Amino acid sequence: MNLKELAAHLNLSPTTVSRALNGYPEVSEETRKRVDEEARRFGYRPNTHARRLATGRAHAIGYVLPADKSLMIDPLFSDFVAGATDVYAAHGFDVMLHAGGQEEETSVYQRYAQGGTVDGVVVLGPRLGDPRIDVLNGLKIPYVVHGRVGALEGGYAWLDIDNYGAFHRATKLLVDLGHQRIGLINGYEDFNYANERRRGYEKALNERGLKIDPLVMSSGMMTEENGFQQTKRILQLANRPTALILGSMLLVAGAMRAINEMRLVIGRDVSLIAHDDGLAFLNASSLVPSLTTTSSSIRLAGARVAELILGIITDPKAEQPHELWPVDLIVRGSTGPVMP
Amino acid sequence: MNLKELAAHLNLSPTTVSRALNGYPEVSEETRKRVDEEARRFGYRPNTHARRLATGRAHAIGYVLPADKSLMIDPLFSDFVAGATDVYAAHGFDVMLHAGGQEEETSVYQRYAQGGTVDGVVVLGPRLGDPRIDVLNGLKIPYVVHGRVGALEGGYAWLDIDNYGAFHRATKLLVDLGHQRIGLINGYEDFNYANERRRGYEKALNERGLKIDPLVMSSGMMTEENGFQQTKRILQLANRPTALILGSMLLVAGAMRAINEMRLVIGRDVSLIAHDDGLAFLNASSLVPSLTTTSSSIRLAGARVAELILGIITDPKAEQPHELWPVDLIVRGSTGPVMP
DNA sequence: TATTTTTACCAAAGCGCTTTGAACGCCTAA
DNA sequence: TTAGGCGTTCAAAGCGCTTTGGTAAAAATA
Repeated sequence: MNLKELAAHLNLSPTTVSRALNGYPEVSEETRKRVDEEARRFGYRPNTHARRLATGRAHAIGYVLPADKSLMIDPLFSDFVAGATDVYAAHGFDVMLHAGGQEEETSVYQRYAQGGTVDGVVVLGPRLGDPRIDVLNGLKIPYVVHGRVGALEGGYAWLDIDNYGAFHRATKLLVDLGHQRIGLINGYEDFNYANERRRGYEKALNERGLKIDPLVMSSGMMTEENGFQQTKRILQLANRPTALILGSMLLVAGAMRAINEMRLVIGRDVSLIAHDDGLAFLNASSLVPSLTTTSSSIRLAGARVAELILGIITDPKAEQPHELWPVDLIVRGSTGPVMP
Repeated sequence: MNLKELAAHLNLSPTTVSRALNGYPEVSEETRKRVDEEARRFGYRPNTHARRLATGRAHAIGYVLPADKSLMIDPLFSDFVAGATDVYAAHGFDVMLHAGGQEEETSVYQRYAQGGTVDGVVVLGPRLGDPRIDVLNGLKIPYVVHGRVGALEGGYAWLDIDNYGAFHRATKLLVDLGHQRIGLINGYEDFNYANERRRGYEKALNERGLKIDPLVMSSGMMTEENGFQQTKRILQLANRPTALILGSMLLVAGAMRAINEMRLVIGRDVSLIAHDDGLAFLNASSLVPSLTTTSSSIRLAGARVAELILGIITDPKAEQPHELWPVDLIVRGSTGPVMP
């Protein structure tokens, strides 16, 4: 059933029915009620594409996951977009997804933008000096970056968590507990978030007069295996670090495995702090010992990013949003004073 | 730039330009070349919605993740859809995503179908007697189920892996190694895949004349924590099982933690087999000892499901696809003969 | 050379909606 | 009594494409 048929059935013009359904004022209450009822009764739903063509709005937001084959598809992503779904549904927006694949990432944006497929896009996993910013600016399509692109903080809308501050505080906590040699197992540092984290970590070491030693640092994949390998490597160094900071819960399982294998005790022989995105399948507080974390819900971030992009679309002239979320440092059992 | 403008620029009618661009035969080679070139030069992209309205095809497939709040958003999903992306891109299809959220799952399908938003949907995580089948049949929209809905194997298109056979073989392997008491840590058994797995496991036990003991079985969340809890519970039973089968790699990290904590040795004191969906962040072969698994790439399944739904859309009268993929049993270091 | 077929193009209709501009009836103010 | 205003409704245009049903010109056939 389409608008015309519904209108015919109601002895009304398509104009009036359309207006009634879309809440315009120039329809009598009585008519509106009648229209609403019959529309519901027939299960009428306006054709998405007709509406989109007529209004010029796609009522859709595009999400493009990095195509980089060297990286796994991010298991955080589903949580990120899950947070956004309700926001979009409430506004009648759809989510368009393109995950990995052969196609050039930037050309996906072009398809989306120039074909009018989406009204805006969300940029995930920004790198330092990410070329997508320029591409999107050229396309003149609204977008929000989850994270930031290196030092550049203006000129584009973003929501980020305070990765720098989080790892700065985490490192300071360890130093205050007496740790002098602290390892860092980080994500790929051409991702801005990982870069920020390293800088926060280094800053804290500098402030406390501790040396930065590349030997106890690593930058790589957020996998169990890499967590295991790097933990083992670092803890086997001659001058063994007494604490480790990890960029993700995904690394933790591997790290714990390595530590167990070396017959060390977490919280005593080696303190552990990891960043926790709030994923359900890997819970920091239920580990033994429970894990000290820098915590920030990626789900909530997803929801907020959705609100931001909708805001930009609704009012393009409004001030560009820049949100830097503080990150909780939750101290649990995996951190302790250094043993004499 | 739109079709009309491009046509005007070329001194051609929109008709001809449209045909040239879409590869229809009634255009001279020379004209086609000219059109292609200019279209590229101006970066012309046909308006998605206009095309969709005119053709009546949405050129989009809908993916709806279960809204069930008790379940975490599936970290497997991104891999599943990542596999599909290339297939869709090659056919000019988009992916529409709705993940979790407040909205009734079935009502999302209604929106998608009745509004013509998508041409077909993929059903994820089917339960026993899943109501979505009826809803989708009522909506008369093409769909493919990833998995099956209980015993029902006809009347809908599906692609499934042989969960029953996989766990049957895995259990037999353990029995053949001498294990008499084998634990099962399963996913929620109202999901069909988990149900099948339990049945395969029980079948093998029955065949070998071993007792099925609910005490050494569990059905629940696929999380590290649950893996830890259940492993601990089961291995602390008076008559301790000598082997464990796990429904997911996500459970493995927890299981290994529990086993380590109990000072048992994997492959000697307790054999371990887990199902591996091929997720990059949790690699079975790199664990120590390497893990014996039932393996099936969820990414490949995602790609194939994409092909199937496109096939159905292209030719609705073709025979309904039913694909049951065999599952590899990869024997590695975590399984060994039972110790005397 | 006359006729049919083929080739290459075009005008116009239509997809299902929104929106502009106009009309109609009724009420109020002058 | 008439002009203006307001509340409701409608006809028609338009969004940007595809597709149907043509028509000329060129090529093939008789």
